[in-house]
Formats: sequence, C-alpha cells, structure tokens
Amino acid sequence: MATISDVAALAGVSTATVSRALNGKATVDPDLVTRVRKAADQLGYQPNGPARNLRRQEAAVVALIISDVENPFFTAIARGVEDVAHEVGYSVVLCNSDEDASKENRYIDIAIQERVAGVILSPTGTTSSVEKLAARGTAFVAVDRPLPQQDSDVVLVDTRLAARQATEHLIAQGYQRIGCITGPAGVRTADDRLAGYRDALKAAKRRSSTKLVRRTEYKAAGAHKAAQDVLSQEEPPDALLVANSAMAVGVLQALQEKGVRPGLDVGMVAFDDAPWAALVDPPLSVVAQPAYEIGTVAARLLLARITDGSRPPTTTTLGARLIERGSSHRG
Amino acid sequence: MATISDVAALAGVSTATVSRALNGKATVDPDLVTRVRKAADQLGYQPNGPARNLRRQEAAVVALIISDVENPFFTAIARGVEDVAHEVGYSVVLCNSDEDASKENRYIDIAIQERVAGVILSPTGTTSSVEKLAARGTAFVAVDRPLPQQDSDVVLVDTRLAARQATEHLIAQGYQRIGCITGPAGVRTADDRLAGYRDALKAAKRRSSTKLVRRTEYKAAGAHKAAQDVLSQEEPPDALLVANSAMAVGVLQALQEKGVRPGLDVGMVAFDDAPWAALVDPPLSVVAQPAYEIGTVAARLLLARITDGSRPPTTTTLGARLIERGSSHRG
DNA sequence: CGTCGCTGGGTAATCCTTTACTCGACGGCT
DNA sequence: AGCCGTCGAGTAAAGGATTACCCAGCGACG
Repeated sequence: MATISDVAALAGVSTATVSRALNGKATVDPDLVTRVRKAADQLGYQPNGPARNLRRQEAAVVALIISDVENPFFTAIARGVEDVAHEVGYSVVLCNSDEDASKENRYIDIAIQERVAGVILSPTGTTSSVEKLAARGTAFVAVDRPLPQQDSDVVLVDTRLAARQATEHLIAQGYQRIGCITGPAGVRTADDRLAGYRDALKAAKRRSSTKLVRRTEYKAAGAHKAAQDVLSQEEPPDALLVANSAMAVGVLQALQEKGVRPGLDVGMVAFDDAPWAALVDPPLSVVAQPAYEIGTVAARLLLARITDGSRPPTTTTLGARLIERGSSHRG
Repeated sequence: MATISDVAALAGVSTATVSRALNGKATVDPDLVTRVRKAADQLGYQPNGPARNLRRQEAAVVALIISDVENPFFTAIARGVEDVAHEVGYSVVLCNSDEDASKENRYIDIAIQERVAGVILSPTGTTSSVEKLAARGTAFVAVDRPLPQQDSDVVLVDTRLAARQATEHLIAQGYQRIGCITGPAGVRTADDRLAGYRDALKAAKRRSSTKLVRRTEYKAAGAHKAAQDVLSQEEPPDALLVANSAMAVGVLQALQEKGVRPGLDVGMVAFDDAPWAALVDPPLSVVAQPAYEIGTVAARLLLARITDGSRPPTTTTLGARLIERGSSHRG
C-alpha cells in the first residue's frame, strides 16, 4: 500500500510537503499542491489512519454508545448526531451496549484506546465506566439519562412531566384504574416515568397501588408478560401508561390476545411516536420525544467540549409532546 | 496517559515483556505476568490503539456499512454481525450510508484508512467504491444485494422468489388487479421484488400493467405518495405488494386516508415482518426475511475471509417466509 | 567437566505521519 | 551594496506498541 514517501518520491518533494499539501496548509506553492495531488491520485494513496492518529493523539471520530440499535428512539438520536458531526468532518461510530454495563464498559475502553475525540452515550447506570472517560479527559456527553454523580453535559427529556401529563390525560378521559408498565428499576427514564405517573395520581387524589404497576425489560416480550399479568388480576386496570414503543407492541399483543379493545376497554398511552402508532386500531396515543433533536444538541455540546474541555457542564432538558389519538378516548 | 514504558518501569521489566505479558504470550514467567498486570492496573494503563494498529497493520474492527439505521431490517442484521464478531474479539462499528453512494464511498475510505480487518456492506449499487476494497485486499462481504461484477462473498435473500410467492398468494385469494410499490430502479432488491411480482403475473397469464407499479424511495413518505397516486387512478389496483416495512407504513396511511380497508377493499402483502405488523387492523401479511441470520452468516464469512484471503468467493442465498395474515384475505 | 540447546527476556528496529526546527533564497530597505 | 525579514520547503524527531533478533543462563548429555 502506498505511503506518503512514495507520493513524495513521485512528486519529487519531501514527505513534509506532501503532508502539508494534502492537509490543505496555506504555506505550500499551488504548483506543488497540484503535483502532489496528482501523484497521490496516481498511486491511489490513502493516508494511514493509525499513524496519523498516533501522531495527532486523537482520531476525528466520535463514538455513540446506545443501549439498543433496534429501538427507533435511539436510532433517531444517532441520525441527529451524525448529521451534526459530519458537517464538521467527524465520523460517527455506533456501538450497541444492549443495556449491559459490561458491554458499555468494553466500548468505553475501546473508545479510550482508539483515542476518539469524544463519546456520546446513554449510560446504563453504573457510573464507574464513565469515570474513566473523565479521568482520561476524553470529552463526553450523556443523553437520555443523567449520570449519578459525574457532572458533565447531559441532554434529557422531561420524561417525568410527560408521564404526568399523559396520566392526567387518561384521568381526564375518565379512566378509573390506571396502570403503568415501565422499564427496570434503576434505569432512570423508567423510574422517572413511574414517578410522573404517581405524581399525576397523587395530584388527582387517587391512591396508587403497586398492583397496577409492572416493571420489566424495555422490550416487547417483557411487556407482553407484564400486561398479561396485570390484566388477569381480580381488579384489572382500565388504562395503561406504557414506557416505550417496543413495550407498546407487547402490550397491544396481550390486549389482542385477551380480546380487550384498546381505548374502549382499556385506555392506553405509550412513550415514543413510532411510525406505526397511528396505524393500529384505534390509533395509539403517544408521548413523542424529540429524539433527533437530542442527537443534534448532544453532538453540538460534544463538539464544544472537544474544543474547550473546561466549559462548565450544562444540562439541557427538552420537552416531550403528548399526541392524543384514539387509544386514550372512551367510546 | 500511561504508556507501556511506564508500566515496564513500574514492574521492573522491559517493554517487550509487558507487551508479551498483556497479550497473553506463553513465553512469559507467570510471576512476571502478575507483576505486570498489577503495575498496569495501578497505572490504569490502556494500550494506545493507534500505535498498536500502526504496528500490527490492522485493527480488530469490522465495519458494517448499511443503508439505513432506522430500518429494522438492517438493525437486525447489525445484531447478527455483532453477536458473531464479539465472540472472536472483534468490535463492530456501524456506518450509515443512507443509500447514498458518496456517503458509502466516504465510509469505505475511512475503513481503508483506519485499516479495519474487514467490511460488511449493503452496496448502494455503484461498484467503484467497492473495488477499492478489493484493490487494497481488505476482506469484505456484501449483504442483501449482490455486487455488479465484483466476485466476493455475498449473502442474499431469494427476494424474487419471495415476491413471486407473495403475489401468487394474492392471486390465489382472488384479487384481480394487483399492484406493486417497490424501491428505486437500480437498487437490486427493488428490481428483484418487481421481477418476482411480474413472474407471478406471467405464470398466471395476467397482463402486467405499468399503471399498477410505482417506484420510489424505500421510505414511508415516498410510498405514501405512490399509494395515493396509484389508488386514485381510473382503475385502481385491488391489491398491493409493498417492498419493505417503512413503505408499508406509508401505504397503510394512504389507505386509511382514503377510507379503504386493507384486506377487504385492497389486499396487501409487505416485505419485512416488523414487530407491529400483527397489530394493525387487519393484521398485515408479510414476507419475513431472515435478517439476523444474514448478519451472522455474513460475519462468519467475513471472518473466514480475513483469515484466508484466497478462499473462493461464495454466494449464500437464504429463503424468506410468507406469513399470511388478515390483510391478504378477502372478507 | 565442557559444550550444546533451549528458554525467557532485553534491545532496538519498525510501522507512517505530522510538525518543530532549520536553512536557503529572494525582495526590500537603508 | 549589504543586511534583514519573510516565505517556502526540507530534515529529522516524536508518537507508543509489537516483534525480530540476540544474549545470558541453566540443564543435560557426552
């Protein structure tokens, strides 16, 4: 594979000049630049990334560590990050932590080893792995969930408020026994959604019962079981707040199997405005989170931090929007 | 940041020994290994990836270049690739080409520059960028779509046959004017699905009319317009074959807006068994593609090619499965 | 007892770029 | 005319890990 010295030899200049020419430094004679360009093309020269990164002590790459590639919420974030990063010449690599602290940890190690310029991640909760980034001085920003103690840039959604509003909406629609199916304890967004749900019940002077709450993995299968379980009790809920769209799939499936009609028999609001939400019957009421915007904001914060590591940490909280559709309207 | 010589100094050995110890070479005294390990821990030593890759001339990374992170079909592939790659210590980085040849090209350049061990990609069609990989001797395998001339490992789905079977199913159900909404011309899967559709019509001695066919981006928006358009003709189709799940969303939306009931008024089969397919009313008949398996097979082929670059190229064709649900049954 | 072979570990070359430093040449100013 | 400043380009060091090569020491065997 051609190296910079091959190019230098062919163009009849020194490697330093080749480097300067190809990197667009101003101090090179235009004639030489074209000569170097031509030589590089002719040889099919591709700079050696590792060598460059070794010398530069940093790669023009940002790592995005998300907890589930199959979750549209996170892929929308990814798109936001990409769009911003590409504008300024950074590449984005996606890593899938699967909500697993050890995988997250592994990816963080890799990010450090490869000397990426920055990391954006949705932390699984264990603070330890993130501390490494802080210790190395690698720029990072957390999305979707705050970090326990680390003070760094964070981009959040006011999910507690959104959950509260969604629950209040269900109350206003006349549902009496409202249940909640949310993610695992310890996952901040899951906790917050539950808290918002309870806020609403309390404000409405309703007693909240643990019998109406189920916690499970943020996946369809878990939610399916949870819904079956919560609905087959003595006094089942007549409405459900569901914490993400994958779970909504499981819940709707369970309702279908039980022959219970969403909206009429059981009201429902789910988080995340999946593309299919309006297509089910009745259309699903949802809490739409600004996922793409989370990505763009996070990327901009990261870039700012890369250029100035001493910026004071900021917390950005974006709002979510309740979209009322048929599944939360009686009759 | 601690380097290997810091570790060597602290452990009282040479850098060579540290390297050997940390990389698990057999020729190191166990005592020294533990001493080195302890020193490395104490310093929080993380090997410098670029330096290592520079020396090794290769990074233990495989790049996965897909055309749409937001398409569940591709994310399922990603998961398959990851699961296999991780088993043998490779990391996977995801790149989003957006069905755009120039982005694909850019990511391929990056992959070459960073000296990744191999590349898995769903080619956008232009062969040129892939030739670079071949020229460099970087291992790669194509998924979902074959490469025009390059002979390399390929993992495909027999999508033409699947489209034919889906269409035959619609014919058998008594639909008379069957239409097809597929992806852009030139995208192999889109062409194949159309070809399979025509195969079925021809076998049934039906005349196929271009009036019933629409081609557009593989996205909801395009399909939405296409469906509106095809349905508002003089003689609209009474059934549709739709080429992927994002498009299905757009089509269902259009049907809804027109007040046309899927199944009863217009039969429908779509590619990709999205999690929500069974939840719409009526449940959507689909062609389920073995996406996860595509990923695992591709990853295994890639690993084989990384270890032995001279293997003869193979083509693996996986079958798809028609899942009949309500949307393709009259009455 | 001497020598050979083997093993474990150190020395130093190597991977390829970037860039600080240096040097020569040229133009302008006194 | 001589000197200085500037600009462009070359030389060589640095970045950190891996590994080919070499050497010391020890056991075994003749």
